[in-house]
Amino acid sequence: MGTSKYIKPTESELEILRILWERHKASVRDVHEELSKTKEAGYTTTLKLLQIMFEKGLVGRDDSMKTHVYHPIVSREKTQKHFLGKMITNLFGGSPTELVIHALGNHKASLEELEEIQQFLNNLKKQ
Amino acid sequence: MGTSKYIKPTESELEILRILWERHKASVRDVHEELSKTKEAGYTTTLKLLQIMFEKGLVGRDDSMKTHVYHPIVSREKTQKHFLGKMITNLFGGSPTELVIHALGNHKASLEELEEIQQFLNNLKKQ
DNA sequence: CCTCATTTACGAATTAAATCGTATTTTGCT
DNA sequence: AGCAAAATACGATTTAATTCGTAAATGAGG
Repeated sequence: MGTSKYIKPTESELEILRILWERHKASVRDVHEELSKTKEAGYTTTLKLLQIMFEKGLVGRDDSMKTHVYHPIVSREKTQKHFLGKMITNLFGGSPTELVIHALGNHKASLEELEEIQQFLNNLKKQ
Repeated sequence: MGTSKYIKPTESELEILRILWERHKASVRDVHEELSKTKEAGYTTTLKLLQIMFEKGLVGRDDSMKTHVYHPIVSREKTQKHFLGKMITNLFGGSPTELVIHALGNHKASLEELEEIQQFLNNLKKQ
C-alpha cells in the first residue's frame, strides 16, 4: 500500500482547496462565489478547475444530483506539511525557528494566541 | 517611485534564489553544482533560468568577466513575507498561530531555539 | 596567433496551468 | 411533452514555465 504519489496542488487549486477545507463540501457555484470575492474568473473556469482536481484525485464529488457537490480528498495537514517544508528550505535557510519568528513578526497575533503558543512551547520543552 | 510591481518567483527560481541569498554571489556553474545536489538538470537549463531571472529583475549580474557572476536583487524578506501570507490564508485558515504551531510540531527545534522563540514572544507581549 | 575548454546567447520544443466558449445534459414547471 | 434555467462536459486557446540543443563568443595556454 501507499504507492500513491503526492500530488502538489497548484496555486489556483490551493485557493479552491482552502474553501473546501473550510466548508467540507460545496457546489461549483458555492466555490465560484467564494472565489469571486478575491479574484476575477468565469464560472466555467472554476468548473473546469474542479473537474481537473477531480481527475487528479485532489477532490471527490457526489454527482448523484444535478448539482455536483465536491469535497476535499487531499488532507490539509499533508499539504501544510509539504509547503511548510519547501518554504523552510527555500526561504528560511532550513530553520523552522526563523520561519516562526517571521510569521509572528509580520502577522499580528492576539494576546490569547501568544499565550497559546507559549503553552505549546512549554510542552515541547518538556520532551 | 515605487511603481515597480512585485514579481513572484516560480518554484525553480526560488531554488536558485535560495542559493544566491546564502552565497550572496555565484556563477552559473556554482549555482548549477549546488542545484545538482538536489535535482537533475542540464547546465544550460540553469543558465537559461538565470538569464530569465535577470530579465525579470530578480537577480543582477556582473558581466565584466567571461564568467558572469549573479547576485540576488529581490530581497529575501519581501519574498518570505509574500509566501508566508499566501500560506497563512490558503493553508492555515488565516491564522498565523496555526502555522507557527504546525511548524514547530513538524520540524524539531533545539532547546536553544525554543528559548529564542519564547524570548521573542515575551517581547511581543510587552507591546 | 591558434586551439580548445568553457561559457554565454538564443531559438525552439515541450509540458503544465489557466481560461473560456459552446454544446449538451438535467430537471423543475406548465 | 415542451420549455427554460442552471449545470456539466469538453475542446481549444492562451499564457507561463521548463528544458535543452546548437551556435557563437571568450580567453587562457602553448
